[in-house]
Amino acid sequence: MITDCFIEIKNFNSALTLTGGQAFRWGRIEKNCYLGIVGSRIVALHREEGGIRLLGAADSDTDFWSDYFDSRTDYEKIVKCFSEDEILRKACEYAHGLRLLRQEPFETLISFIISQNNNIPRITGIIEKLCAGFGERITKKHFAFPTAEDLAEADLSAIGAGYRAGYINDAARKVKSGEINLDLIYDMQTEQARHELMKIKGVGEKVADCVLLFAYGKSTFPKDVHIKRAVHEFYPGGLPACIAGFEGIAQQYLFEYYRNVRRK
DNA sequence: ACCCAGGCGACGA
DNA sequence: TCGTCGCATGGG
Repeated sequence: MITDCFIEIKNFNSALTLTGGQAFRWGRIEKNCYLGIVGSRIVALHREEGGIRLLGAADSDTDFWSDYFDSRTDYEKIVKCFSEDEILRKACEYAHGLRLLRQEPFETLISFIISQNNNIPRITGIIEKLCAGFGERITKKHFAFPTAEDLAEADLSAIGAGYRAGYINDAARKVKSGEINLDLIYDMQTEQARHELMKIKGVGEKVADCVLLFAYGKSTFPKDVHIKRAVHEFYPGGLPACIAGFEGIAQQYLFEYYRNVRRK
């Protein structure tokens, strides 16, 4: 039964959470309304008092969305811990309401393979073409993210992914064959999980860390070009101890803060 | 024309 | 194990 569901979340920042570069399949329809495709689900997200409403969600999917938005994590508490560091306090103030999502591992893996040496608008465009070309059609205009089976032998020359096309094929083949079992990574220690993902061609430490953070909820600190600059400028002596256990969330706040405020 | 983008693999020392 | 370099593509 398609109706809608409400997820209770305090201070949800839609723009930063949905279009800030951790997910690539959300787009703004109008003020306070975003259209998102997650796997083969498609919903319109409306910001409401005390939470978010997902129009078009199956009423049996409340648990799925609650998990996707990681609704049980108390960001107020984490932000309060971060605030003992002056830079992080400013970053949290700027990016108030930014949250980490729990995305599907294969989709996250492919998305961040595409992200390497690339920029967010282009990543989004390439993923759009990937889905339109190889994903299952779910409405007249919208497509699910392709499966490993869809991509293993796909000719990706038309999606504009450049040299990353072969990496996508390699990842899809390894997942399809079972050489890499993405389900097993949930229960691995971070170090072993990273090593496992790095068996895929085109997956280095940064891409692996993004997958571990954005799909598996493991607290990595992905070191992309922006965050390297931010750390070099803000924390030449090392990261503050208050981020312990929540490195990934700190990374995301610093990423947004540095990219949008500090560096302009 | 250049530089850059949520990097990585190949290669040489 | 550590630098360095080329890599496809498109926007500024």
